[in-house]
Amino acid sequence: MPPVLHSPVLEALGRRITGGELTAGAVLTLDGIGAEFEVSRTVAREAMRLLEGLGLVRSGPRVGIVVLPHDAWNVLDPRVIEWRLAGPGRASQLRSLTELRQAVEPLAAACAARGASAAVRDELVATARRLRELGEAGHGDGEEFLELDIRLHELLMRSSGNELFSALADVVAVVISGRTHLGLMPAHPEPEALDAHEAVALAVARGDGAAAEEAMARIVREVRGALG
Amino acid sequence: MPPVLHSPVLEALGRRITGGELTAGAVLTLDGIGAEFEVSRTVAREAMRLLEGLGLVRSGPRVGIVVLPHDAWNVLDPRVIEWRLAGPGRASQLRSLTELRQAVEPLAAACAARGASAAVRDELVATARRLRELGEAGHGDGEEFLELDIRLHELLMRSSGNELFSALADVVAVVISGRTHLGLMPAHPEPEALDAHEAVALAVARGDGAAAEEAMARIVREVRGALG
DNA sequence: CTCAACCATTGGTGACACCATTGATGCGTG
DNA sequence: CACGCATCAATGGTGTCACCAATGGTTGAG
Repeated sequence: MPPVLHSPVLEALGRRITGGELTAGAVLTLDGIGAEFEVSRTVAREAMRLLEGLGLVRSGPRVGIVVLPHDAWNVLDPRVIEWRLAGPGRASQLRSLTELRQAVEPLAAACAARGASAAVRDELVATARRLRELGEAGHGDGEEFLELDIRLHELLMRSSGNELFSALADVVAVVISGRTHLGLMPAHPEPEALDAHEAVALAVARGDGAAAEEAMARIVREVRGALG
Repeated sequence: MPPVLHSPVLEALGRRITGGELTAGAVLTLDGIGAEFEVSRTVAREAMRLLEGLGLVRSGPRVGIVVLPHDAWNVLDPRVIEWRLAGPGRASQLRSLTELRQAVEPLAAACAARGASAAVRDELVATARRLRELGEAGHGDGEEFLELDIRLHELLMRSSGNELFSALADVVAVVISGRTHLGLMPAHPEPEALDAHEAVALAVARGDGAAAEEAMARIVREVRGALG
């Protein structure tokens, strides 16, 4: 457990910028940050460096710390994604992320069908089965359903054999989690969705990449449709 | 112009870790870094924070700065990608990245067919045409071909209307660039590839998303095949 | 073998020197 | 009086140092 002590400053400023409270062109100063958060210039500087690394700000002598326009941001960084999902504009963010899922997850599933270990294949089928049980029992909006849903997608991404897909597993988890916590999940999921989840698990289990890809495409298409 | 780089330390350590010279579990100390690069503890700490933000290391009191295993890295960060492409293992990195392209670019092309501006549509077809000319003239491995190829893919990604795809445009540019600079491009590109590039440009120009997606899929599949 | 004291190493602070940039001041000229 | 140019001081990031607090591995004692 990281003592997560270093910088609540980073969190606060990050959310403030990604949330639009601080718009592009706004300037900060180290002293101002230090004064507001009651920290020394050193930690203000460190937080600023982190923000700079995320592409949120840029600093120069005499000019201060300038907030950058959103197209300079590292929008693929998990922290930025989380901040943006927490602030206003989370709807558009969710749409963008789902579009990314639409692109990546089917291929990841196909890869997983080739590369997954026996243990993973078993867990996938078991997870999909339990998911169906919970869904048909009307717990599609529950905590356990959520966890298993995340687990299934995470297993698929991480078994794809592609580290870039693995890295996107966190993103997918955040998206799924955000979707239910925002109350967008029905207690009784579409039977189609449950079928598709089971289909992808079974397809991966028997090594059928094409079927896995197709089933996963159905899942994400359904999700995308639910967002409007 | 970024005020030079106050931290060549970041570059050096980043490459050393991503290149495998410093393996997971290795420990560094601030004083050690400061001594090697002749900088103060403060800037060593800043560089360390950046590295921590990239998921390359983790630091704690008394334990030092510990290098993390590669599955904790922020592999989607442009800096990490660049470092890994420069070091050993660039072949596997290229494969992973191409797989990501395979997932993203077709969908991005489909989106671009819906959202691109008139100016972009024009530039796309012009670029594809010039690409064909150069390719048929045997300059498929030349600098101008490379630039136009990057330009075409970048235009498509950035016109997709999805900021996440836009952010991946840099990655695609790096991959394409790396491929030719590693001498993997033939002077006479496959006619199929030229056809596909022109097809995707024309499809986007006339707003045919499905055709654009299919043509782009052909392009990336061909690239993937060329990598073995 | 267990536990407590030790101490190395990071985390954090404040003060200081340095330097580039910028905006204002001031001088000269028409 | 107005305009332009050069000089200068204020500002704010960059880097260094010395210092103290917290912490957790190490080691030595019981």
